Amino acid sequence: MEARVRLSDVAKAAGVSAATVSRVLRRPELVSPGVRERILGVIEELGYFANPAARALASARTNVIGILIPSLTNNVFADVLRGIYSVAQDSPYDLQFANTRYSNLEEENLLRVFLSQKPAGLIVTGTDQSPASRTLLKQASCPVVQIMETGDDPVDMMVGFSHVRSAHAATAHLVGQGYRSIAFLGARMDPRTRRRMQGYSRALEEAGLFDERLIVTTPRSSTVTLGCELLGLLLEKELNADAVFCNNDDLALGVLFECQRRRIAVPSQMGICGFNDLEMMAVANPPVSSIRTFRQEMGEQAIRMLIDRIEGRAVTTPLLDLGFELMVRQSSQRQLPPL
Amino acid sequence: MEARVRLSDVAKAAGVSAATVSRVLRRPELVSPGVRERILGVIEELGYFANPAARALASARTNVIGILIPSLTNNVFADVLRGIYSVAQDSPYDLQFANTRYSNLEEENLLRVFLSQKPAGLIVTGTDQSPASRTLLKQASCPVVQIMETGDDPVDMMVGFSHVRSAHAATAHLVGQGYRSIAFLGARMDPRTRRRMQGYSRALEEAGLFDERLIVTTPRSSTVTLGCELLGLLLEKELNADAVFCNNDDLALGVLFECQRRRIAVPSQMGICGFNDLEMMAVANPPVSSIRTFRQEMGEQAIRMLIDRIEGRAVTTPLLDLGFELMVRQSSQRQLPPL
DNA sequence: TTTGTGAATGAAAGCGCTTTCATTGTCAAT
DNA sequence: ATTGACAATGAAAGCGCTTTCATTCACAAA
Repeated sequence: MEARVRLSDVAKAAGVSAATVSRVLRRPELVSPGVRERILGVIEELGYFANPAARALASARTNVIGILIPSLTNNVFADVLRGIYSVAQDSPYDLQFANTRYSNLEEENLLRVFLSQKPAGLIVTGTDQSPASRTLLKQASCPVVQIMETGDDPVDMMVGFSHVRSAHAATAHLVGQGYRSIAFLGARMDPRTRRRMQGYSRALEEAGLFDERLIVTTPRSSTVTLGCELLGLLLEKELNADAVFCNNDDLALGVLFECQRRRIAVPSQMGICGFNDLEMMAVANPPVSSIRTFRQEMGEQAIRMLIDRIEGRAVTTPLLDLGFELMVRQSSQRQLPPL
Repeated sequence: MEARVRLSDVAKAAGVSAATVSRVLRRPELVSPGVRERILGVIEELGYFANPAARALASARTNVIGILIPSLTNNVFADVLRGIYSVAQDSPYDLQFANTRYSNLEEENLLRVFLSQKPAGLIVTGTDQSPASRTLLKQASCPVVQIMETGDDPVDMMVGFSHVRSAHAATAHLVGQGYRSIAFLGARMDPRTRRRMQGYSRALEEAGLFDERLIVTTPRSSTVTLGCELLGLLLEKELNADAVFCNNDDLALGVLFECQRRRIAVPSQMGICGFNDLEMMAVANPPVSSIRTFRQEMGEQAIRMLIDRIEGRAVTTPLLDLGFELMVRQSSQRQLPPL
């Protein structure tokens, strides 16, 4: 192991002081062009890499952007992460993820850990932080973006969409198709799932069709298999459900599979609408209706806003609603039954 | 903003020197129980958090474990990450991910960045690093685990399974079921996909059934929709394919959907076998055969081995083959056609 | 009592950078 | 020529820890 090249080695080799080398790296405009080029040459030649710890310690800040998401395995967050990544890749910032596992307490702890590092910025999920977390975020000396939801009380910046409105739209669509006994299937009842349930409930109340027995939920996290099971539970209740709005597409696909197995015709005997519009929904048989959400774009926008703020640029829209799109497909287009 | 609590603040409040506080944190056995308890109390009371930058700078090492994976959005890696997480959560180590995007060049760059931080350990994907990366890893002053594959020439430690053997088993199974024109569908031809293709080819050659025209691949990354398309491409070739082995389950599900649409009976007219055994495969109609791989366990083992090594414990099996399991389901169990 | 030993603690020197402040040199304005 | 302003650079003081080395003290052995 050869010793690491330090800033002072570069300085010595270039015949300048350490301060000047540091300036070349941090504020190159402060160094005369000739010296700057020479130093850059030496850096290249020696293969110098700044020690991030020393840098962070001396400057009392890092180039770390912390990201708190509830789950790594959920497709939704994977897409968001991809968006974040694609933008951050070309920036000088390092991303650091942490997984709150849908726990406000873990979130709070992780937040403290992150903040203790003086991150350049922070991305957190949702609006349902614990009061302590919220205070921490408010007092944070770095910009913060909340993602996945909209709301009128951002900690700092926010980008997402309305779960209530999108679920309302999906449910209203089912009502419009003539379904009368529309169930809600929900897994892992996180705040966003709850809001979707709210949108569902509101739409049915407006149509005079609400019946709480039609709501089937579980704290387990959602899978296709779970969709099959939840449909089974629903059918056991013998409420003559003729449609289901699923909290997400995994469940919706499971419902579709289970309907096939039980010879329940989709969409005539059972309408199905999912949530998130995973790519597979469009190629299932029949294709499954869903609410399209802009997950990757959400990630991209979040990190862009953050970087703009970090670098002192004005953020024109600190509260960004990306909306949603109802993708109507065969699974929810009922051929109206004969009277 | 209240000033951060420093080690020296704790020391002052506890009436001891900074060195002693540091010892309580790093090597508590060196401090007498009474003093230790008192200091821990003060730490708790003041809400002291060590500054990781200062710590790293002073000790010339970090508690960061770097993880290099090719993709964040792939289910497979998501499962591996979950495994890694579940173990690391209760350890003092911080995880830091980076995404190589299936590029050896990016991997090399990221490796340099990681190594410049003197990580406590490193997890990298696969065995196909560039020669330069391999050299970097060999010279690394920290333990390294390669995941996702087995091989006889590990950089340091390795945990995974044989893609060749598992694909061979899947293909041999299809042969055994009486299929005679077995296609291979592959997307994003990364090294592991290639090895699966090798296993497929070998099995068919052994059976005297190999025909390279039956191989349909694309550099695009795999989706269910792509499975539909690839099946379309295969059928256009009019080779009377009667089975497909898919590089992964996304493709396999797409093939199933496309068969349904084209009224191709599965498994009688078309056998299907996927790879990875995502949970949804078991509940599709018909259930789809697949190769089960132990992704989460792979992550768990990888980080365990790493931590054991970091902490100086002997690793009994530095080259761990987790194997695989052929999950035979209806999609590949042909009712043999009449003669 | 004296001595040696080891456990417990403190003093102080960095770790490799950044940044403030001081210094020097250059050039336009007077 | 003199002054002032500003650009370019260097000296040096930390940033908040860890760790080496020295010191103190208690206690067992002689």
